[in-house]
Amino acid sequence: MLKTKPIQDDGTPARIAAAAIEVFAEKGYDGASVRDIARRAGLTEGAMYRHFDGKEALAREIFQGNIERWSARLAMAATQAGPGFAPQLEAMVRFFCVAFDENRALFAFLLLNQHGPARTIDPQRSNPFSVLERRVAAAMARGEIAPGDPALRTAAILGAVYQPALHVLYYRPDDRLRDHLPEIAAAAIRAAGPSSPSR
Amino acid sequence: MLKTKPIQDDGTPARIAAAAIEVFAEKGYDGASVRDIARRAGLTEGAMYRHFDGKEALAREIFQGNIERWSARLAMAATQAGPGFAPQLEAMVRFFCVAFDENRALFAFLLLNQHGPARTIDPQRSNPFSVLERRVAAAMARGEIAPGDPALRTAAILGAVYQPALHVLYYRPDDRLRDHLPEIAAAAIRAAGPSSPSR
Amino acid sequence: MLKTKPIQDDGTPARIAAAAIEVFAEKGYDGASVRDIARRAGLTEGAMYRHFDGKEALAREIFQGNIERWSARLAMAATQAGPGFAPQLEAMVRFFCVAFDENRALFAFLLLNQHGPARTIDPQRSNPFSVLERRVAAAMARGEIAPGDPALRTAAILGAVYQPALHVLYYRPDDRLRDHLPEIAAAAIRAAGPSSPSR
Amino acid sequence: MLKTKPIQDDGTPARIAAAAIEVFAEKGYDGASVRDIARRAGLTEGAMYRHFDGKEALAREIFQGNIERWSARLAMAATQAGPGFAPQLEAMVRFFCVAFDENRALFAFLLLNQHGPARTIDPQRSNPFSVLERRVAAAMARGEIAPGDPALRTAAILGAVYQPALHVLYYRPDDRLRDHLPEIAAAAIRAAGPSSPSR
DNA sequence: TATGAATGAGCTTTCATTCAT
DNA sequence: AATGAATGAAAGCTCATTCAT
Repeated sequence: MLKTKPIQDDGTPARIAAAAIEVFAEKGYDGASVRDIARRAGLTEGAMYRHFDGKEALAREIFQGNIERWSARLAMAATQAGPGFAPQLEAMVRFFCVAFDENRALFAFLLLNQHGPARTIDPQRSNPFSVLERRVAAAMARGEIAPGDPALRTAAILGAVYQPALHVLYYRPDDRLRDHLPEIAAAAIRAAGPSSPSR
Repeated sequence: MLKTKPIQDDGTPARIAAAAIEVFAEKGYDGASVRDIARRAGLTEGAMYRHFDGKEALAREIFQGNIERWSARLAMAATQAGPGFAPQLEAMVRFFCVAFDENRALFAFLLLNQHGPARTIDPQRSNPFSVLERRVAAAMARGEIAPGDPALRTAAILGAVYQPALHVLYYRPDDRLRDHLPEIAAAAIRAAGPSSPSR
Repeated sequence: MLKTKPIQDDGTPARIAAAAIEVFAEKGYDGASVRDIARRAGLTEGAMYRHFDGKEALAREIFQGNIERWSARLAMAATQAGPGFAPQLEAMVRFFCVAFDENRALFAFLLLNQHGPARTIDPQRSNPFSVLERRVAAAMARGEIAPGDPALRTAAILGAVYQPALHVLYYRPDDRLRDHLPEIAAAAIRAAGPSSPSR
Repeated sequence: MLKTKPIQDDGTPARIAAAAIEVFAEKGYDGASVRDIARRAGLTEGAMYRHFDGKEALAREIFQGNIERWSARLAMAATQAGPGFAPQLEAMVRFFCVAFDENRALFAFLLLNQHGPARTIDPQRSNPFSVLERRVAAAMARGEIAPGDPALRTAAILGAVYQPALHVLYYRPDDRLRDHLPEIAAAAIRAAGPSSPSR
């Protein structure tokens, strides 16, 4: 087994990133202050600037890196699920649930935040929407799902996942999202519009 | 001599509310400054405080009033659609599209904002989620839609509407949401899980 | 009996003055806002400016008029008490008690306030200090009281009255100051330093 | 190499405190702005908030600490003066004069201010009034001074000190209060009402 | 006279950022 | 690397005052 240089999870930068994700998730980009983040990371405001170029750069960096990582994992989950769209989508929903349970603050920061880095990031680069959209478009072309607007269909499917996640985040804070996978996956797959209704 | 007091909505408070909705929608609660709102409303910061008790109260007031109004309209749309769940849901989605096209800033402020008044408002009071949830639960009880967790199902359905709306808001700013009603309504109804697939 | 034009106590200016005295007494000149005063007077801020030229002028006017009125009454009380200093002082203390019980807010505003009009008013004009000082100096010259610095002696005497008044104002709000006249008058007279100790 | 940490009182907090005392004394609590204080302390408004929690907390802190220090010194002065009330009081008046000459702004802030922290401070805790009152009550009980209301007697005595101090503060700014000690002490002692008049 | 909206300056406080140590 | 003091701008809000009605 290959032993790659481990992505260290315990250095100061990682602590800052973890703290920032939590605070950004809780209060939003604008509601989070550098002081909040520094406190949660256990250092002073001034020390932050040794590690990052400022609040905006910090948020962008964290967003960028993680959205790419998640996009890659999402794509891999779909690929490993085989050729059919339904199992691919099911695998992707499973990934979202696992990712949520791993780090719900990161989930909220990456996927549920309206204002903040999500709005200034290059939408061309790989992100969960584009990962799913490609497969939706392909499935539509193959006639596996009902024809329509691929981007809107993608949005509907993601909404059927994100909104339940948001519900769990705020109203069932002790639940794992994974426990609701069947409900969520079923809704997402139905929203996709499979031509032969799940047999 | 009769001095008619015109029932017009362009008094200062209404202008402030309209400006606030726009700025809150664009920048989020924390990103919006009172100065921003005042400028857009065409008056000075100080003048704002004659009409509202402060930024938080302003946001809450606008949120509360409009969410109730929209909830009432949403409920009425469902009621007028008749007894079956599918037509009810279709009418509700139609309402969301109309409401979006009427005032997309308000739509964003009320339904797409994470941080801000939405999080401090009494969740017991009438809101779009509860309006839909009641009907979802009833339809489940009647066997009209697949059994499951009513709240999560409701969230999934709303997500299948909100997320496409968000997509249109940011990526197709010139589209009316109403033009995508068929796509969105179909996805929402499918997400609900009708027992006899809409033939 | 002569019927002079009565000093109306119920017009709007009088209501404003009464309100201003109360608020100035409670919060001090700087702590009192025009809005506070207007509210207590039962009108709006704008209306105030029909009757007075502004906050500072209002305070000065009220201060000036009342300090003169009180000084005159104080002087008259002393004069009517006869030639000896002790009975004069006793009468003056009695006046202070009566005046306090009549309107303790006015007492506080005129005599106990540090910052506000007291500091910008012409100290040459008649005021309780000068009224008393004149009699203290005369009594010293006549050998009725111990020799010393007339101004400081006057200050000491007034302090022996004002400080108990302050104590009653804050810590015994239900007492009349008049009920403590014997205690206060005795202390004031002793502070004056009568050559033949109160027989 | 020994780096002595000098016990000096000219660090930033002390400079802020000194500036605040001066400004509070001159303008009163409400008339003093944080900007005034910051300017006099030689820094910007924002920097103040690293050292204190806000205007009110700053005033309270300064008030609390100094009133306790002065109360302790006052009590010690009385104690060291021996058993009789008259010498005790004389020592206390001497303390007031010395304290005034040391820092007349502090004297004004602590003892002559009506509005500000003095009114929100716990009156149970040690303060000059209570320090003196205890000794007045004891002297009354021993028959050393005329019977009466201890609190009002205390107020009268303090008034016979504070009011002359106020006079010097405003009208004889170049005098030391100590130079008037004989006059003030004599008046205070007489105000106390010694049974055997100081012969 | 009185109202209530409006202004512009000022208030207390927090922010992101810098810098000497 | 980290601290903590400092800055300057901006935040939310209140102030005394003016003015059209």
